[in-house]
Amino acid sequence: MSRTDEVINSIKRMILEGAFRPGDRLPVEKDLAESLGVSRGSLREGISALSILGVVNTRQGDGTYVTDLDVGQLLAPLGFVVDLEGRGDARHVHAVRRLLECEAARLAAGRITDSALAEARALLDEATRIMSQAPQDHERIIEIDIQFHRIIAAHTGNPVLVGLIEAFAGRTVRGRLWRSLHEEGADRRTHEEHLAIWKALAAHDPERARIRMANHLIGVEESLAGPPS
Amino acid sequence: MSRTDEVINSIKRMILEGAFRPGDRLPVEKDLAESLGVSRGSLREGISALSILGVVNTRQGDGTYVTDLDVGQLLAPLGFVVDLEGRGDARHVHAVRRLLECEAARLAAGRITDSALAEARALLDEATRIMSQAPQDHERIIEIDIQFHRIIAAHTGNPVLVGLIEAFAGRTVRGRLWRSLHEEGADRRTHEEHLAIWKALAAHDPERARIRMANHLIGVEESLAGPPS
DNA sequence: TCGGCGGATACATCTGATGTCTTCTTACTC
DNA sequence: GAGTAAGAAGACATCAGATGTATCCGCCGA
Repeated sequence: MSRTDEVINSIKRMILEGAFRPGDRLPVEKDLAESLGVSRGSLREGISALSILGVVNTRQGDGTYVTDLDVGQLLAPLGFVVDLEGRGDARHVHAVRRLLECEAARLAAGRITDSALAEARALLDEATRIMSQAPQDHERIIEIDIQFHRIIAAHTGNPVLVGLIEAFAGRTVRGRLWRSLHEEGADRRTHEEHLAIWKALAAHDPERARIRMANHLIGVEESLAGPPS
Repeated sequence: MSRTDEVINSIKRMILEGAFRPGDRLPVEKDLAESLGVSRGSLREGISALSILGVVNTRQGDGTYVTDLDVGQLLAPLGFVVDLEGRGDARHVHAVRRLLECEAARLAAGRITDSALAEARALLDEATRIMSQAPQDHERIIEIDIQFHRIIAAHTGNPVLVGLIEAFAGRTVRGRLWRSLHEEGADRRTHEEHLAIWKALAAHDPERARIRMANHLIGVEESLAGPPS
């Protein structure tokens, strides 16, 4: 195992064992390198990797800190995997996304708050307005779509699920998806499906919310796969 | 954005755009550093991070190669997140694991091959033998458990799902889980649940397989949470 | 034809120096 | 006495060069 790997595993282990807690500041490079028995260069390679993974966060002139180890942040590197896998055939990625989001809808139906429902409703109403205008702000429509799904995920009560959904239905994926289905009526159909999901959530009906979400995502997948034969 | 981040994003982009393909060898450090306008040290920090993420693979004396970008390998860093999240309250992690594995069982029921069924059966038979012996080889029981679930995942036909399951139900999680539930009859009950799953798979009955798997994992979760109140 | 031996190449690691940013202290001004 | 700005100190960022070590490959002899 390389020195760099040793650095990474040592720091990971120390975090897992509680030697470093979220928000803690790591020893300065010189000291940490010395205590691990490696040069500053090797230490920096390890720190760099941990920084990419979202485990630590370095600030020039200040120091290196353990992040709050938020699941969403730690799952962010997944985005690259999703992008990579979704380059050609995105079916597998979308199958997983559908699984995750359907469960999210089911869970959210039982826990979503009135204020979150109102917030989601406001988004959908804004989409209604935009679609009645002549030059449609498509980017804003995409943004509303992301926000709507994000509100649902946020009310599942499961942060791990939230992180995964964010990675699997994040900006890159969604953007590419939407731009690829500029077909006639896609915006309007999607909007109506969102309304159906909202109604199920407002009724706090888990099974109905799950089915509405499944129907919505299957529609998206079919648009992606091409016109039905 | 730091030089290191630039290096990482540049290489990621080149891979996404197809400039580097799986198995390709990257230019030597000196040349690549020069073409990206950074020093060798900064380049190495970036390469190191990509190596941790499973995107590239460096071999001393030879060169740096793009990996085959296998989903399982790219999802491996997730293991740390799962470990971290599962330290205290593992409920959320297990809820996601249950979701993933239930879907895997459902999918596998329709696609699993006879040889895979035979392989799974052989594992279960071995477990039967072990449990009838006096000094039970508990480690082997754990190993069989992992293999059994892995066979199911492998026959979903969805590599992304396989990778996620591997991360969420991998060695570390399972090991800790099993060692924590040394309660009376846990081995035997788990074994019988495995048999029920196997029967549903052999019957190629998706819904039954899903339910059997759900039942199995709920049992595991309850053992973990402590005796039912 | 086969096998061992170097040489060339490439990554691994270390060391030291310099640049740049943040923070804290300190002194000055009002 | 309070507020502010300059400066000093500390810490990461980056670079450059040198040395160590593993791998590959061609050469040469048996």
